Amino acid sequence: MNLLFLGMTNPKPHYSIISEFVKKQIQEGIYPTGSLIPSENDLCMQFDTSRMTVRQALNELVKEGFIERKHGKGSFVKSERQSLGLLSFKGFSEVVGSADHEVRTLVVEPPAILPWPQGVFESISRAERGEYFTLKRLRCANDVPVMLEYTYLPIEGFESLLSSELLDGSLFKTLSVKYNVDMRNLEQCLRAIQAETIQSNLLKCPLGSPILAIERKYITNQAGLFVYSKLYCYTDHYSISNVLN
Amino acid sequence: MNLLFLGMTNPKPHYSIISEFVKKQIQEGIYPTGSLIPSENDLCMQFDTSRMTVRQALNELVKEGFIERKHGKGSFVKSERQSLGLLSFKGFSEVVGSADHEVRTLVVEPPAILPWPQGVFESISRAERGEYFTLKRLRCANDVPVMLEYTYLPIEGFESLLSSELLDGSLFKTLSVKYNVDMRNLEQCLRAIQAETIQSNLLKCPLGSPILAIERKYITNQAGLFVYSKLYCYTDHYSISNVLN
DNA sequence: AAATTCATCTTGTATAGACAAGTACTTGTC
DNA sequence: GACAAGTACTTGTCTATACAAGATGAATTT
Repeated sequence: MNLLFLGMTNPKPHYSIISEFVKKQIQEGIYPTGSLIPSENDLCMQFDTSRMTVRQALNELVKEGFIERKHGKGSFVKSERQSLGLLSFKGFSEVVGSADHEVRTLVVEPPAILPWPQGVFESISRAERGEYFTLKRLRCANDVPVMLEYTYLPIEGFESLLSSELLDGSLFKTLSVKYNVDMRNLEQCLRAIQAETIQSNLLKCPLGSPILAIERKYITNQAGLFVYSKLYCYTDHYSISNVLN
Repeated sequence: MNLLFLGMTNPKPHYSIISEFVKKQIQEGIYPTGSLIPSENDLCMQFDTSRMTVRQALNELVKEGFIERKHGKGSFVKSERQSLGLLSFKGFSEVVGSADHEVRTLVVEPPAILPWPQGVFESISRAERGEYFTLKRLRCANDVPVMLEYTYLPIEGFESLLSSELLDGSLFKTLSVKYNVDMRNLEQCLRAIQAETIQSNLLKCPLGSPILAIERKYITNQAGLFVYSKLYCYTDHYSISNVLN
């Protein structure tokens, strides 16, 4: 039997250890975007295991969107890890293939710990309470405000988030790298509503104009831990696009 | 070497043959929802192949959402095959766990072959032309109109669709079972707009009220074949919910 | 110089076994 | 009857190997 896994306090299967090992290296930038990761045989030798086990590990990473495999060439780090339910903006005047607009994120209020916002998530969840790490941000395309985003994460276990900056300004990346919390899937509710004062002010749209309201509940890989988002989008200048698999 | 696959005109790998065989049986109702499909060893014997090959076949079906596996028990047909980007309705007055509302689909106009609707899919595609199998349907929850749905499928190769009914009234199910066309993923664009006359009439909402407009482009397993949908949703009484993975 | 062949790398498919672990039922004991 | 042990089934993990097939570059031939 092989000795590499013996010393670990880990009851996890080998393929899982290998896939997490490689995943961590990708997240740390040791294998940058587009680069080649070690071949199956390399990993077999490195972990003293069989090829089927390594293949199972790599197939996990394919499922999670970290790598893609090319027959005869190797396994490559995916160019852009598609985050779950990622929304992007699409301008109406754009020609297909034109240069991307610049997306900028403004922090409306500094991150804070606040009680659960009663009444905001009427469609998705009614049973939450306690204190939440709260982000209020405004996303702009070419300096035009498009999306107002409120994000809520239960503070329990994440108290240290307030004391340091988010990695690349992304809460989800920080959760994944620092806390091993990954988003598994999400439930969302869509509505078209009329902009109220607060949305109309921040999105710079007329009061009462139709805006898109999205409530999201992210289910994580940690049982009982959910992240909530409420999004308001003004879609007259940029529509909201995404891809489902 | 085994003889079961030899006579076939099929250059496909064994696991793919097995998974399609089982998939077909599920679609035909031979293994109904929730039932147990044959064990890995059964399938090994039936196809005279090794267990790893059968496992690969079954894992494909897991990925596609047809079955789920339970350690120590067996593989079961999934209760409800989650179709890609499926939208459901959520009433505001409902208590969690209450009985579902009844969803009914009305055909606004009988299926017809029409030219590509210029200007409808401004956000997603501008380059289509030719004739399309066109469906215009209205989805109601508890007899309240919620979603107006236009669906477009290039008629080439699907001429026979007009001459027979859709399976369970579903275009996608018909495409999957009769034509082996499956939806791989989809791109969609969301906007909040004001209801115009036609939408306000059909959705029974005031002219100018905010409605949700969704443009969808479904990418299929057949290269170059796309299905398009345009959806208008009146979300004052029922919001639109879905799940992303 | 151009084309072909060859060697060698990669991932993809497949075999034939082994043991672990979860589940369900039977059997035996108290 | 209640409980424990055994057993027979399931899927999960893993080994060691083999050949197929795509990609790539070097060596050979034309």
